[in-house]
Amino acid sequence: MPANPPLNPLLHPAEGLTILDRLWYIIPWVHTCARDKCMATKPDPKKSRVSIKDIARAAGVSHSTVSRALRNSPLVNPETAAYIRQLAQEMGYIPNVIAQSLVTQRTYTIGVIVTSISDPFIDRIVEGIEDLATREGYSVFLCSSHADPGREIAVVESFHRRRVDGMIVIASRVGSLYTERLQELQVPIVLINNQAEGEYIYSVSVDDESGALAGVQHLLDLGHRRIGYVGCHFRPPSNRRRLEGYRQALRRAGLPYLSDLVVHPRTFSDIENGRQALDQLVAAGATGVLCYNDRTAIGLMTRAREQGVRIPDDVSVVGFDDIEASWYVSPALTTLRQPRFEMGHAAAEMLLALLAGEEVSDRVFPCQLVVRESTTPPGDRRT
Amino acid sequence: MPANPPLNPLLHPAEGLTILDRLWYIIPWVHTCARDKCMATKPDPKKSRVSIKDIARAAGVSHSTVSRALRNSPLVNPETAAYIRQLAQEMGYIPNVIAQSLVTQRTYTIGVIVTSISDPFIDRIVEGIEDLATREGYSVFLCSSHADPGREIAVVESFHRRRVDGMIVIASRVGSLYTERLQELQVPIVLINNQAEGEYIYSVSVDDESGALAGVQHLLDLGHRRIGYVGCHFRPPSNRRRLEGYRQALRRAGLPYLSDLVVHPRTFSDIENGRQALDQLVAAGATGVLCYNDRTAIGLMTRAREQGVRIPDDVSVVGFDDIEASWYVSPALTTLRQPRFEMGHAAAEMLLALLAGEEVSDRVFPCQLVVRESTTPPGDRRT
DNA sequence: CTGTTAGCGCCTTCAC
DNA sequence: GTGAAGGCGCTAACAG
Repeated sequence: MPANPPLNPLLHPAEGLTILDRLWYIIPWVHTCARDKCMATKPDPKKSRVSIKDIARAAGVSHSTVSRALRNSPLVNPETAAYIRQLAQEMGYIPNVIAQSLVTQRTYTIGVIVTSISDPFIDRIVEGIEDLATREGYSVFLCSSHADPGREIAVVESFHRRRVDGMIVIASRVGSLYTERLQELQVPIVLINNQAEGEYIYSVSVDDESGALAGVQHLLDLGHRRIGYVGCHFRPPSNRRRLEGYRQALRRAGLPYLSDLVVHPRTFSDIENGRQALDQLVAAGATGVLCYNDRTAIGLMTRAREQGVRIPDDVSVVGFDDIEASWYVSPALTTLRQPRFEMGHAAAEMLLALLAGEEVSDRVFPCQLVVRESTTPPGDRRT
Repeated sequence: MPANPPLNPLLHPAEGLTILDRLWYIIPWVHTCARDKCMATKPDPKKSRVSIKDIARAAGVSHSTVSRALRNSPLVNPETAAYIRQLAQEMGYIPNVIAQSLVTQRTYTIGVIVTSISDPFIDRIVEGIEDLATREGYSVFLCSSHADPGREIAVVESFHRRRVDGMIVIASRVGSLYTERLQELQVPIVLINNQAEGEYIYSVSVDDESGALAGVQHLLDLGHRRIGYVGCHFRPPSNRRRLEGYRQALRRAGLPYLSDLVVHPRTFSDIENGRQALDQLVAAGATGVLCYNDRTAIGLMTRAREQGVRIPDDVSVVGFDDIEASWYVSPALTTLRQPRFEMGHAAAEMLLALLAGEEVSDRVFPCQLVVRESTTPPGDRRT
């Protein structure tokens, strides 16, 4: 990691006349003459992609001059530079990033590893990463691990072969084990919501504990006294922290921790877990429930509908994440919002800072209580 | 596009002992001695990444022999090959795909352009693409265009600079205009659910018309006679086809086409469009509605809830797409399922076939009616 | 079977 | 200001 990072050529392409280039789809014939010229200059039919050398030949200069001109080097005559740039433009030259990468040793790519792209929680994070990365001239490789640690490290190696400048792993199953290997990898890795045990240096996460605490506090404020928690057994660290927030809230309120009110279904589907939790919680007399995440809450709600348990009249429900669906299910879900897009942004920011040789420190985002329709004061139906 | 494509080195890495390698996170010290050896051989502290030459030096052979051995060429003595592979393994050699790409002129990457990653419709398609691509040793670049044609072509160029082997564009806004440029680009592009006017050669799409027809037919079968349609003005081609399916169904049933029953709200949010459509449709006396997509239907349902319009008692609703949320909203949504994962798969398959120099033809997928709770026979409340 | 020689397309000293 | 030369890491003829 160089202390003084080079300019990203993808951000500062400097070919000139790019506005025209962007309009090819409106006036596709603008380049016709230029293409003919190119063909005349270089009649090889197989390899018609124009390189820096072709331009050099056409311009009657050396390829190094072309190289310089194209990257706006001050060490070249402004006039020849302009001519070269125009020529490049006309000939339809498109720089070969592969070749650039080989010599500069930077690819301006980052690898992003997710458990699943179609997870409504993750997609916004990816969007945040992609947004910042693109803006900074980086491209992102996306690969899913399907929550399999073996896959995860296989992907890391695959990214490594591609010489990505850095990686971001969402909900990593390997997590802190990267630390040991990091120096060997020589590639910075930032973790978002790490789901493996242990601490990891570069990470972005959400404040699970105070989030859960705020959720339970909300139920307490409404007057609930028998509050349940539906956990997630396959995301141990965040589940532990959310459970801790739950306990903390009860403790503060002087309420006992009742194990009947805490359930950890064993399926690997959030929705199914929610569905399975309902009956036990109702039996235990819960009037309010904090769920590990929105999908769990939604699953619980679908089951409630089938069972004739009314939400929120019979039991109030609080989710976690604030996925899009949470506000258009019926009743709309009260939840703890994770600023996912911002978290993606932050992770990308941290990675780029790392690449620029800067010091970085972990970021923990607070979550925000969003009150909707799924929570009300407890009814007196139970008597 | 070579007629006889080379083997993908990412799929056939052939370093041997990969099982051990995959276990580094369990026993991270296994490579220690090898690393020491490497260090001893090449004490340069800055550039400690081992290359093919380092291995050659360590093994006492030429780098081309190493290259051959590493790619399982039969032109090398099995014993030395084994030795070299082991050495590579021990020294922690990781092939440089960038360098490989430069010489082979293939990057084994594909670029995927989406309108938005967090669109629940799109994410499954991306998943399908990624699944097949990964399996075939390709990596995927993901970039979003935010439905902006200018962005879309900018991304195409950016991918072009990176020398992706091919691209897939979901819901393209440029569409058939690629055709003209395609020969210049020299990179195959496959379109999924093209949303620009005009025909395009390589495309994967869903049969909008018969889908919509089936949806309306379902309502007709239930006994509905006043059936509305909520369209989408910013996806003209598919909207036109779905509308055509709607008309077709009415025509077959001998029902007139009533413009009061067809509404195209002008916002750019599916959900908001659904919300805005409700009042007019109710005023027009619709008892059943086909919506452009599930989010539109869900928006319409949220508005109905607010207005006291009961679904499905007062009006039956049919969506399109079958996004995850459609089955856990209340009432669960009757919809036309698009096989999104398979469509992503098909697009990737088509692209790889193109890269292998094979002939391909368009694919159109049928959609499947999924009946849930949002549709029932019309009540007689209206009298 | 193996080593030598050329590049792939580009950037970068180093001379002129 | 500009060109010549070397090299990034690897593959692919071509000779031995």
